Amino acid sequence: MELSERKKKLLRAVVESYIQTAEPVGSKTLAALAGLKVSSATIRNELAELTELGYLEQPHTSAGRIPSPKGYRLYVNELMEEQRLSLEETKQINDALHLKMRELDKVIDQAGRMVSQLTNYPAFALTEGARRLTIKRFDLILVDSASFIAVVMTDSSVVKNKLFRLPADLSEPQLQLLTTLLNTAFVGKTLDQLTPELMRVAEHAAGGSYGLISLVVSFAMEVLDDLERSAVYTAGTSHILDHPEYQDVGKAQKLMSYLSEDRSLAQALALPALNGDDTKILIGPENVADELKDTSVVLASYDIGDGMKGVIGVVGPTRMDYARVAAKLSYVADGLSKLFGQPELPPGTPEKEET
Amino acid sequence: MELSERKKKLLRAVVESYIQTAEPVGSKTLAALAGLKVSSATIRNELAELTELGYLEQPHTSAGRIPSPKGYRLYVNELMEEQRLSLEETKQINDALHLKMRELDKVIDQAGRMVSQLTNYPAFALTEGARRLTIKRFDLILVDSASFIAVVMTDSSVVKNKLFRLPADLSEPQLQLLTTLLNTAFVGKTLDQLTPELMRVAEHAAGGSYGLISLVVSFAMEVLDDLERSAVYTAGTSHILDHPEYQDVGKAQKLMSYLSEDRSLAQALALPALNGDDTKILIGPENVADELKDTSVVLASYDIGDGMKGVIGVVGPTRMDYARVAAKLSYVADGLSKLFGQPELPPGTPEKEET
DNA sequence: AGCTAGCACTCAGGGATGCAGAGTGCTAAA
DNA sequence: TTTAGCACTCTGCATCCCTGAGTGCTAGCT
Repeated sequence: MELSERKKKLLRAVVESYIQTAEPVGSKTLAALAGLKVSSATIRNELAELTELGYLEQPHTSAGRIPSPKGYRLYVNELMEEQRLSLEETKQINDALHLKMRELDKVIDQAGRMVSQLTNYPAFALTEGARRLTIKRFDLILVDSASFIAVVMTDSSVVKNKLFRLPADLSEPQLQLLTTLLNTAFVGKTLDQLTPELMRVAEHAAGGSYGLISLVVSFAMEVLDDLERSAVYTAGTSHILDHPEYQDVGKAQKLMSYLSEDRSLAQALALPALNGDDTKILIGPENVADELKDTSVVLASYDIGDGMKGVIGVVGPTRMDYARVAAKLSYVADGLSKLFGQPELPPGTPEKEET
Repeated sequence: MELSERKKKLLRAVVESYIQTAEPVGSKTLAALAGLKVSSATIRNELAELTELGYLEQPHTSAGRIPSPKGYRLYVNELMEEQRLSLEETKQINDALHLKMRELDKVIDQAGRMVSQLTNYPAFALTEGARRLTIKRFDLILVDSASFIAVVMTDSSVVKNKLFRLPADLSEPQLQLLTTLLNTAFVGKTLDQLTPELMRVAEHAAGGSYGLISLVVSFAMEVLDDLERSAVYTAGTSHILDHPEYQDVGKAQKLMSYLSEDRSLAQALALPALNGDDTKILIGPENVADELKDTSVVLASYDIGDGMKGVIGVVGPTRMDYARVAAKLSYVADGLSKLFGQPELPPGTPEKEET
């Protein structure tokens, strides 16, 4: 059954007022607020019906109404106006994306922080567990006679390095030899192709090199392992204290500690995000995880390349400013997709227009 | 004036009980607790004197006593027994130090997180603003015809990289040329020696290379700038909610947001840590920053090499388990110093004994 | 038929009151 | 110098009451 126009208008007014004030909304307030030219009595009748239908709730008999999850859902689906970001806001996001995003593997983390700062809610960012990666290249750089840095690059263009210090001396030619050896024997192999045998053979070919091959290859294996694992980054968890629904420290602490447990968060949120294409909103009990049953989550997915996706999102009370958050989040997600997919333009070149 | 043995014993019992329970301690409890064979009445007299002398405080007339900052100070200076870490604990710390510490510039951050997890208090780690750094080496690695990765290494052996995508094609020989050019023209220069003129000259020598030189050098400059700045990392701020003194959300929030403002934290804490050699404890009002006036801070400094130092520390209520925290913190700081100073041993080599 | 005014009713929140329990300070005796 | 005893103080908690906000319903109005 469709709701009457007036009911919709009313529901919208309730949601928006409650989002702002966190106080139950009464009929009198609504009479003034929603542009309806009817008395509070009429509104009371309508409210009673909306309550009956499950769109609104009453904390207690003599309080105003607050939206139920079902009410929020209707609001989000039909009533909410998409918010446009101001020029200033888009500029802020663009700048942050381009300035701060340097090392490829830090982008996700940074993006999470940014979103949290932007929305004043806790935020998280996660990547799908990646496909099988391989090492694309090794470089060994001599630092001084007793130490060198190994730089490995994966076929996904992530570069990682580690400093090794040795109990013995090492020369440039030796290092050259090792580098060639590494690059011929281990490039293009996935994690489980890097077997101990292979390492032993290479080690042998290298002659007396203090087990350096194994050292460097183990490092490479760690890197691959790390990157293939799906990673979760959370940021700004302390923002939940900003909201009156978490005045109760116990509640706040529960949510906070849940948010810092990366595993469960990833599990709970990766699934819903994968099928939905654009922004997705999960309201209260729509969340699978018990700990999130009275919070809402806004998700947006972005493309990492290789046909893979990541998810970036925000957690907050059900009384969340969905319009604002969704707008910012999807803008950031878009930005990320572009960042991963588009060439970086040399400075001075004019920015491309939106396609 | 020296306190009598009995008074000291009593003070110590008060501090330790209060640290555990967070409740004011009464004379009766103390009679049972402290091994003194006197009645509660006697203890009351002693407590009254200790209060008069400023070592104890009374929240209200009919409550037990809690230690004043002065009381904690005496406790920390004279009464506290140094706590020894269990074998298990040292092992845990060693493992974490060796496993997790990979990229040099992440060590500090990781150490902070570790300490927070270890102590269940918020922790932070910071480095002195570094001396003037220079670039030691550039590497450009071709990814595909339209993109490459620039790897720069500083003379402090930190390696950073960035992916560049180009609007035009690029060949291996071109990249070689650029690399050589970069390495001859910009290596060994400090940040302010990397002038626009220098870049223009090099750019010219490179011929039509789309301003790539400037791109890479700007990146290098960013890296230098970042590293020379003193950095602050905080971790585990949510732990403050664990403690009853922060049941009041307002208080908790204030402290949390202060802790996430990196600048002020660094300023407030760098100074006291620099002169003290080993562990340093700041109790309540001993802190300079107003926001920390009713918290305590435990600091330990570590050597980064180059004669430079860093500080790692923990923040908590004045009712903090100083003995435990100080022990762990100084163990971690020691570990860090070693990590920065000692050669990494190949696996299989037996660990060196302590010197 | 829908709207509105009016009124009785409900309930949370806040201040006042009273009580129990913990702990003190003091006095007088050992 | 220590101890037992007692009067006193103060918090925390429960109870009570009152106010104000907001409702639901009825009866009259358009």
